[in-house]
Amino acid sequence: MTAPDPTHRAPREPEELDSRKAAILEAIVTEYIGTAQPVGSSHVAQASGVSVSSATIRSEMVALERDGYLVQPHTSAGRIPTDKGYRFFVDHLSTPGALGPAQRQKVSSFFTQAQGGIEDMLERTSSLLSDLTSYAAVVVGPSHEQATVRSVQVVGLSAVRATVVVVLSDGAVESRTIEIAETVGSDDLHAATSALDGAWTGTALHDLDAVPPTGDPEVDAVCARAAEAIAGAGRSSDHEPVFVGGPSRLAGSFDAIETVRGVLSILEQELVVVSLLRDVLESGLSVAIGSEHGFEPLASCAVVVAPVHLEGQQAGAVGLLGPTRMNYPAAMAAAEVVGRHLSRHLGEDHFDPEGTSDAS
Amino acid sequence: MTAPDPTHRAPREPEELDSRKAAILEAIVTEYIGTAQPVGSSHVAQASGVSVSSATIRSEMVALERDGYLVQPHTSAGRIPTDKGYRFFVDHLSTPGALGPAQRQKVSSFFTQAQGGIEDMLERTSSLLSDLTSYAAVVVGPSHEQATVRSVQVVGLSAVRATVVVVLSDGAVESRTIEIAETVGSDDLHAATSALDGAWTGTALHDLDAVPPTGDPEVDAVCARAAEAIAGAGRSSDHEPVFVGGPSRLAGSFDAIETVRGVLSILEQELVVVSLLRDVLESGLSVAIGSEHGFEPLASCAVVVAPVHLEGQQAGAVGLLGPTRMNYPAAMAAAEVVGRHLSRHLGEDHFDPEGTSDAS
DNA sequence: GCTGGCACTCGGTAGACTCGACTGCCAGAG
DNA sequence: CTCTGGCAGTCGAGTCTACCGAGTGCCAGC
Repeated sequence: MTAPDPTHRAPREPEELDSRKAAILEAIVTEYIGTAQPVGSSHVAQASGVSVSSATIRSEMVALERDGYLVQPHTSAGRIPTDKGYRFFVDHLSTPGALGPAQRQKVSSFFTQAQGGIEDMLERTSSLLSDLTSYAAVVVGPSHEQATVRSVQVVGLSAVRATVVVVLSDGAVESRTIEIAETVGSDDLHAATSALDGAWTGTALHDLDAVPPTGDPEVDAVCARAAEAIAGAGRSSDHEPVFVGGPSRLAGSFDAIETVRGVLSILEQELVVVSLLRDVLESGLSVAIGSEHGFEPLASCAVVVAPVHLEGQQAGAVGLLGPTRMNYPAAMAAAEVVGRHLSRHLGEDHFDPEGTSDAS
Repeated sequence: MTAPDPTHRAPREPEELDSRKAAILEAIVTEYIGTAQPVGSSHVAQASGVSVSSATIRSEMVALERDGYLVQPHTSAGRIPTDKGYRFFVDHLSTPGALGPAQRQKVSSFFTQAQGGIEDMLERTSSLLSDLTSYAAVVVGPSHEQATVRSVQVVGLSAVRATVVVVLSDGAVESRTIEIAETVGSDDLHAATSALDGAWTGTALHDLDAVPPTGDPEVDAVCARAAEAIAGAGRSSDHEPVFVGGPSRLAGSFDAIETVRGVLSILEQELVVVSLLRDVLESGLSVAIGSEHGFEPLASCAVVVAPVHLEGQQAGAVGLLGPTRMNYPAAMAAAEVVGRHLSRHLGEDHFDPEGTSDAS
C-alpha cells in the first residue's frame, strides 16, 4: 500500500540486469515458451544455469516483477514474462539460433528449384517460411512505386477485344483487356502500340496522363481506351505485393478463438500488414513484441521481420507472426535465412552460378 | 433392442414427408440455424406453421429421428437436424431467398465500379461475397487450359536482363524475367521476339517445345532461355486462379478451434478447393452439406456453389463455406447473384451498356 | 547474502446437489 | 384412429463445497 519503492526508480535507462537475474529471466522465458504455463521458483531452481535455492530465486523474482520483466497472473501462481521480459531475452540472452539440417535442406532445395513468376515465387516463399517455423508468415515483395514503363503493346484477341500489356522497368507486367470497335484492324493496333509505346516509355505508371495525338480516329479511340484501363492499373498498383502463408497456423498459436479471428482479419488487410512490417524494419528492429509495434489488435502477437534487399536497396520484407511466447531464436533465424536467400534469388533471377552457398 | 421397425424401411426412395412433418422439420432447422441450440418440442409448438400440441410434435419428432432427419445430442435434449435434414430443407422447404436492398446495392456498385486486372477482380469478388454473407468465400476463375499463345515479346530491362511476355488468347498474360548476355543488343531482342512469336503463336502454353532455329547464336541463346522460362510457366499454370475471401469469418462460424484450424488449412490447398467446387457443380448441385461432398475434413461444413459462365461455357465458380447450420437461402442467393454478375462482367470486360440491369 | 522452513493464498478439480429443459409413454377425449 | 394433457424419468449445466497442490512471501539462522 504505502511502499515508496516502485516510484523512485524511473530514470534508470540502461537497465542492466545482474547476471543471476538474467539467468533466471532466461530460464523463465525458455520454459514458458515451451510449456505456456506460469513458471514457479522451484522449476527455475532445477533448470540449469543457476544453482541457488528456490527461496533466493523467489526474491530475485519479486525484483524482476517490480522492474517489469515478469508478471504473476494471480497470487500463488508462477510468473510469466512481460513484453519487456521477452525484449530483454531477445536482445541479450537468446543465442543466435540456427536452422536444423532438415530445414536448411528445405530452404536450399526450395531456392535452387524455384522458378516461375515473381508473384508465384513470393507466394510460395511465404508457405516455405510458414512451414519452417509453424507460424504464419508474411512476404512483401518489391513495390512498383518508382518503376517506369519500358514497353507497351496492344494485342488483338478477337474482333472486339484486345489486351494492353505494359512492361515495367523492374520486370513487372501490367495488362488490361479492353473492348475495341470491330472496324479496328491489326495495323491500327500496331499503330496504337507504337503511339502508346512512344508516349509512355520512361514514365511511371501513376502519371501517364498524356494521351498521344494521332491522325487516325480509330487508333486514337484504342489509345484512349488503353489509357483509361492502364490508368486504373496505375491507381490500384499502390497495393503492394503481399502474401500471407499458413494462416491456419494461427489457430495453433492461440487458444482463444477470438484472438485468432482478430489476427486473421488483420492479415486480410494488406495495407496494414505492409505498413506494420515497414514500421518495424524502419525502427531498426528485427522483432516487435506485443505492444511494441503500437498496434492494438496485435497486442498478443510478436512479429519477426527480416529485410529483403535488391541491388543494395531494401525492397521488401519477410515476416513471421506468432504469439509473444514464440520461439524467437528459431523464428529469427528462419526469417533471416529466407530473407537472404530471397534477396539473392530476386537479384539474380534464379540464376545461381555458385551453387547453394550459404554465407553467414 | 429387438425393434423390427427401423430395418424394413430402406427401399423408400422419393421419401416424401407429410406436410406436418415437413413443417416441423422446417421449424426446427430454422430455429437451429438461428440459435445453434437443440430445439425442443415446445419451441416448435410455439413457432408458427404448426398448431398442434407439443406432445404431438414429440411423436412426430421421434418419427423424423427414426428416418434420419434429426438427431438428439443426448437424452433430454432437443433435436438437431442431420445433413439429411438440412438437405430436405434446402430442397423442399426453404424459400428462394433474396438479398436485402443494401446488399443488392453493394453488389451492383461493386460491379459497376470494378476495374483492374482479372486476378485483382476475382480477389476482390471473393471479399465481396464474404462481406455479403459473413462466411468464407471462394472464387475460382477461368483456367488457361485451352488458351493459346497470341503474342510473344521480349523486352530488355537492363544490359543483362530481359522480360519475356506471352499474351494468351483469353487475355491472360504470362511473363518471366531472364538473364541475357551483355553482348545482346536490342535488334537481337527484336529478332528473338519475332522468332518466338512466329514459332509459338497458336499453340497452347503447355506444349511449345519447338525451339525456332535461327542463324544468329545470340538470338538463339535468348530464345532458348525464353523457352526454358516460359515452359516452366506452362507447367505451373495448371494451378487454377483461386481466391479465398474472408477466411477470418471461419473463426466466427465454428467454436471449436480445432475445426477452424482444419478448415483453414484445407483452404490453403488450392487444388483441393478447386476440385471440391468442381465436384459439387458437376453433380448438378448448388449446395453440398456435411459429408455429402465426401470430403472428410470438411464434414462439419456446408458448401454453397454457383457457376460462372463465360461465352456459354462454364468457366469457374463462386462458393461459400460455412457451418452446416448456415443460412442456406441467404448464402445461395448471394452466391447466385454474385456468380451471375461476375459472369456478365467477365464476358463484357467491364463494359456495361445497359447500366446495372438485374434480371432474375 | 543465502538457505530452509512455514504459513498463507488461490486456482483447478472432484463430488454432491439442484434446476430446468427435454423426452417417452399413457390414458382419455374427440 | 388421432390428438392432447399429464406425469415420470433422464441428463446436462450450473452452483456450492471441500480439498489438493503449486507457489509465494517472510523470517530466523547459518
